[in-house]
Amino acid sequence: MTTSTEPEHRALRRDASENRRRLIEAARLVFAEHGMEAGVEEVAHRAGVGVGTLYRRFPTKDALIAELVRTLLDEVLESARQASTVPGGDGLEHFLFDVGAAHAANRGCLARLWNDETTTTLRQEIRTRMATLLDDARRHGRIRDDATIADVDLTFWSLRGVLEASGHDLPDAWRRQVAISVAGLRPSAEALSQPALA
Amino acid sequence: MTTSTEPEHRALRRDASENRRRLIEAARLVFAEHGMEAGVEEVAHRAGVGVGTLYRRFPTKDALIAELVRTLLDEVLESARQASTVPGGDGLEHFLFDVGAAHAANRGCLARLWNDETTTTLRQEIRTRMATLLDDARRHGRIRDDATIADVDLTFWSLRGVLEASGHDLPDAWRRQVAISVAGLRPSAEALSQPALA
DNA sequence: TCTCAAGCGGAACGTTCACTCCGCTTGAGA
DNA sequence: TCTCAAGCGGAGTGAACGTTCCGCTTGAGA
Repeated sequence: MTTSTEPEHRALRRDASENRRRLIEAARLVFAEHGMEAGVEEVAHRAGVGVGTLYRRFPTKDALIAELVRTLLDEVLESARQASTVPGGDGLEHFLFDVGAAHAANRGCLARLWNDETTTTLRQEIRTRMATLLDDARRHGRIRDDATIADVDLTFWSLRGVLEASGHDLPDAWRRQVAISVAGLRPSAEALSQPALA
Repeated sequence: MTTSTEPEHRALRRDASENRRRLIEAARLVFAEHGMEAGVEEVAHRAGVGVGTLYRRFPTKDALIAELVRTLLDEVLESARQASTVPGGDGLEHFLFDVGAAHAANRGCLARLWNDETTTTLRQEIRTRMATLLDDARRHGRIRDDATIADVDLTFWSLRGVLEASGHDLPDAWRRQVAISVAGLRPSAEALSQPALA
């Protein structure tokens, strides 16, 4: 499921690969807490290593963030796969809540999620599966006819805003947001005053 | 409506106050285009002045951003006032679309909107009026009974995410987002799987 | 056990960027 | 018109931060 960024010329020494794992986890926590403007020194310190070690594994701070993005997108893709086994056209709803949970645990790198150049094919695969989930929901009458994949994008983007603004005070705010979006996209909801996006 | 940051010990010279106006407008445009990480030099250049002039009017870059925030909050408050004259319990919906438009024109400073320390009383007044709009909508059966002011916050926050992610390609994405949120909060929408926030 | 490629820490470096300083300019009151 | 407080531009300053470098350490294969 996880594709490593590291070329596989040679396996890492045991301590080195453990440090790599720690660095990624530390980056996830530090960026979630202080945003991506947190310094690399804090990430290294939280991982219990020096900055030199960080830079031995990741050529730039950007590459470290890209690894976080890749990990999150992997999770999203896996959620999409699992959602496609949900019966009754409810896969999309399950998917959106799963994505919300994944976003909440990785709120530090959300700003990079949808314009990262190194994960285009991964994102493409996610979109394909999203389209399938959307079709399934529509066929079962669980979502309005004019809903498009752009509305799923909107839900993702709105999640980012809610997660970055609500902070640690309201850890469940994103759930309510997803629930409102889902309710607004049901066929039973009133007609939308704004047309679907291209 | 607009409260100046400048102490009124002495009126500004005509050219100086014109430059001040230009600086604010330039900051709005530059930050909307490149985000708040854009340099002060670019703001000054766009305004047609040097950085020294910028710093004569605003003690720090932060103070300049705070001025943008204040301006936007002033707009929001004015929208809330106008919305309270809308009949039939539809003031809240009007308000949300107005706020969306104001956010769209000021997307550069949205990250600061809700944790700026210098505008607490202004925000408090907005919240009071939001509560009134919410009550009115509820009395007219235009919004679900369990909706709270926290749901209005969610709509604001989601707007930020949509505006920062959709960029200039999809200038109307925020309208669709507001429409979905409104539809999800109608009494006719299905019951929400997630309870209202505290 | 021995060897050494690989790994490590953290001081030092270079760049970026917010902010200051100062000599020149100018609007406006007398 | 004259004066000068106020305003102006932009080179210069200092701090923060991403990145590099190098001498020391260590896991693992022989």
